[in-house]
Formats: sequence, structure tokens, C-alpha cells
Amino acid sequence: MAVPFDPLKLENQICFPLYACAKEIVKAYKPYLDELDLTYTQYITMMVMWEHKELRVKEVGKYLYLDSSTLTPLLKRLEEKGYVARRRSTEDERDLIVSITDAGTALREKARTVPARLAACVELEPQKAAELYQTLYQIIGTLTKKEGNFDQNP
Amino acid sequence: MAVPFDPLKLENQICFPLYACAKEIVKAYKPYLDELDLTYTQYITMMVMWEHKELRVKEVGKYLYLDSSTLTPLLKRLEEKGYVARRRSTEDERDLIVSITDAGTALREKARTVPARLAACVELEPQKAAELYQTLYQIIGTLTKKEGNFDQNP
DNA sequence: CTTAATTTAATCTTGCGCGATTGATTGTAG
DNA sequence: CTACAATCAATCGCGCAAGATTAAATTAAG
Repeated sequence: MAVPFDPLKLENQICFPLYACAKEIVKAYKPYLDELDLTYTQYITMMVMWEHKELRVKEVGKYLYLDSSTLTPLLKRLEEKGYVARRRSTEDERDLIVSITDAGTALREKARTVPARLAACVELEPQKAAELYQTLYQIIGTLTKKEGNFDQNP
Repeated sequence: MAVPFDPLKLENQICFPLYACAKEIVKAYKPYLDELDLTYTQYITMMVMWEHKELRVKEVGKYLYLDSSTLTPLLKRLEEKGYVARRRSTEDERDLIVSITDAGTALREKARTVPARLAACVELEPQKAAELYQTLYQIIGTLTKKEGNFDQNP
């Protein structure tokens, strides 16, 4: 009665729940991020800007694993909303420098309660969360080392 | 010297590595799926079709956590490639029935080696993979039970 | 039987995400 | 100093995702 293991069945995939879970989490953020008029990607971009105040587009991309084709239009939208400023570097005009504005810094206060409210939705035990965190970064490390060097210190 | 825990720092997020990891995995699939002329979403859709042969769009969506606004154009593309057929149900003309074609079934053979080749890229220990699998489905279950009833038996 | 509510796929709009290309700027080799 | 390579941000095309709306078909209620 041994049922042969089928590697092409959806339920035997490890990648599918990862894909689906990421989507569901982004969806869970939506009501909270709507209050801030941010999408999820804009939100994590603001996190990077809250921490670093001023970065080149390239550096933002290193933190988020995104490139200019995604970030350029996204940063323009954040600029329209008034949360960041964009200007060319005078030393090297190829670089575009993104910096946080006062409105961007103020937005951080409005965002303070978001992580806790989301955590309440996810209801994940701290130990499992820690394991998940470690495993995910291990996979990211394995995959990004193969192609492309993601040294986080530019 | 206690550094206060900052819930708005990117490195303190559990959701960000989930989001980034899902993206990197889809990227890792790309070279293998390019050989099949499939995108990742098309690939998991084909998995559902390989298993079930014939489903309504609604049912495909239940398995993949996707709705018609994503699936309708995607299934049309799979139809253009010749891997699925689309027809209205005669009993209930609201339902559109998707069925696997011979070419779709044949594609399964070409896809057989994909899971193993991807697993080789990810290099995840079986025990960690099992933990990850369990945790992800736990989160998906928590999030999808809040809004929307995802009973997989229609 | 007729009207109203429900279900379903399709459509529309917005915003990623990424591969590929472009164009401007800078660095380097001869 | 000049040609060539490298490095950036920006652009383009395509394919998701998801919310909102639409239109057709079916079911339920009066």
C-alpha cells in the first residue's frame, strides 16, 4: 500500500507554502498600511530610510534585495507623498541619493504600533518565530551567494 | 549598555525574510522553468492541473490562494501554450472548467527533474525543511481562517 | 412567476518584480 | 589624452497580485 512520493504534487512542495505565506502576510499588513498610505514594499523601504536617513538607491537595493527597476518608480511615489527626497550626488553624478524628510520621520510615529498589531494576527510562538527567522536567512544566504554578492556593508 | 529593541528595524522583522526568501526562491526556479516556458505561478498552476485533470477556476484558486483576477489571464496564457483547455460548464454556465491537455500531461515528464534540481540549490536539511513546512502552513492557516473560508474540499 | 440576492468569471486599475537595454558619468589602459 | 570598460539610475516590456466593479447565470423569496 506504499503510495509513491510524488515530488510534483503541490502538497509536497516546500516552496509553495513559502510563496503563499509571504502573500498572505503582505495581505495581512494591508489594513494597517492603508492607514499610513503605504504599500508593503514602500513600508520596508521606509524602514530602511528610518534607520539610515540617507542612502544611494544601490544601497537601498542591497538591504531589500531589489534593483533600480523596482526602486526608481517606488521611490518617486514616496517622494510624491513627501516622505523622501531624491537628489544626485555632486561627487558622483551617477549616484542618486535618497534621504528621509521630516514628514517621513513623522510617519515613523504613526507606524510604531504596526509590528505588534501584525504579530497579533500571525500568532506565532516566539521559539518557532526564531527558528523560522534563522532558516529563512540561511536559505537567502545560500541563494544569494550563488549569483550576486550581497555584502551588506557598502 | 542595553540597546532598546526596535520593532521597526528591518532586521527585527520576521515578515521581511519571508518576503525576500519567497522572491529568491522564485528567482532560483527561473532557469529551470525557462526550459519549460513557464513562470513560477504557471508552474504551480500546472501542478494543480496535473493532479486534478479538471477543475473550475474557483477550485484552482482555492488550492493556490489566488482569485480569478490573477487566474483568468494566467489560464489564458496556458491555453495559448496548449497546456490546458477552457470551456464553460453546461450545468452551470457561470463555471469555467479548466482541463489538462495531452501537451500539458506531456509537459509533466519534462518537469520531473525540476524539484530535485531546485532542492539542490536550496540545500536545506530535511529536518529544517519539515519544521519550515509545518510553521508556514500554521501561519497560512491562522491568516486564512480570519477572513475567507478555505475548505479545500469543494 | 417575478423580483431580489448570490455566485462566478471576467475586466479594470494600480503597483510591484525582474530581465534587458539605454544613457550618462566615472575610472582605467595604452 | 583618448578609447574602452565599468558603474549607476532610469526606462521598457511582461507577468503577476489584489481590490473593486461588472455582467451573466443561478437560486431563493415573496
